[in-house]
Amino acid sequence: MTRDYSLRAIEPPQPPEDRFVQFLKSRGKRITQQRRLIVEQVFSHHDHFDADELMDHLQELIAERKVSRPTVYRTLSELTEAGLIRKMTLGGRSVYEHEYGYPSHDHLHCEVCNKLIEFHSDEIERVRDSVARQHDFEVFSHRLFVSGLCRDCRKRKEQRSD
Amino acid sequence: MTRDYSLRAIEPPQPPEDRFVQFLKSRGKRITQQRRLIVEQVFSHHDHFDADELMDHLQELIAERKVSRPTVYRTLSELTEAGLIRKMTLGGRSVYEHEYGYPSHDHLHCEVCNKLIEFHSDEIERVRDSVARQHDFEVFSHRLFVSGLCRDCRKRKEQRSD
DNA sequence: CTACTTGCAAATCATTTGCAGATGA
DNA sequence: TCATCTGCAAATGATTTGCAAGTAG
Repeated sequence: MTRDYSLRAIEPPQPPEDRFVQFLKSRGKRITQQRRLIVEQVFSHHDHFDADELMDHLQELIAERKVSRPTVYRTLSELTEAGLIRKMTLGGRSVYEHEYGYPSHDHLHCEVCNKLIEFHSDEIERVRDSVARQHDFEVFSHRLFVSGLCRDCRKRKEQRSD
Repeated sequence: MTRDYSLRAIEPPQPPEDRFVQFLKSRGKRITQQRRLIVEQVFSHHDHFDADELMDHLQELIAERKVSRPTVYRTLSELTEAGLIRKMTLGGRSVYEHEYGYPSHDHLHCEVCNKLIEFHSDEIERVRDSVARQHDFEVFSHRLFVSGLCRDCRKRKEQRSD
């Protein structure tokens, strides 16, 4: 299987599938055919996805009754619990992205085409921690979403108004 | 009516109710009894709320059939469109806060008690704009959520483990 | 008047759950 | 073996919508 780790990816010490097996064992859960198929699909390429998109990729397996809708949801929860993926909410629906083997980052979200552009900023973490300290707040994590227009949609807009 | 504007509030040039009337007129919409009642309730105190909490406050009016559930939702959308309130998603449900007459800010969210602590940071905006510039991205707004433990919940946790 | 609004009941829609049969350890 | 899983169908729960009656301008 080819695995697409883009630019800023961290080479993980062990593949996500193994990590998941480890997680399942530690919880007395079983390594089933469907859990195997779902993790594999989820980590087959680095991208943001929602439950429906994932099911589109699994459509054949779903048609063959090898995997079902509830199991996809159940497994997404487990992957989230295991820290392999990260869940976020975008306009009412849940969107997931890889967390394991990928550095923490934030997003620029294009309101027109819905593209998500990732970026990382140490400075934001610094400011975040300093604010938290002022409030006696213990930080677990943060999420920064910047809404606006991506380069392409901006160009398209400018052309129209010229 | 007493209006609770806390510490960092900006005294708005005109009350939110008037702003709303202006907005409605500009759209050829009508100033109805229920829209009046809802804005008034929404701006009666500065706090984060969801549709259900708002309806709890309106329970008498709802019981008397002066306002209904769909109208509450419809009016929340209008208030959001009017820029008077801001909608965010917190664990699947929509949560609202005042936007008009209040400076832009971000949140520390306590995962235990769900408290939202507001803060403002120019520095974050600076970093945000600089990142956006690097990506040729036009910023409309941003949302920063810091998850963790608030002071009180932290103390409670420490006591338990002592 | 009459177009915009409302309340009601019913519809949506993503996600979750109960349960009987299937399966991994 | 037998507790954990799965697929199915049905439930959920917040939010939305169609429609006939109500009301603002």
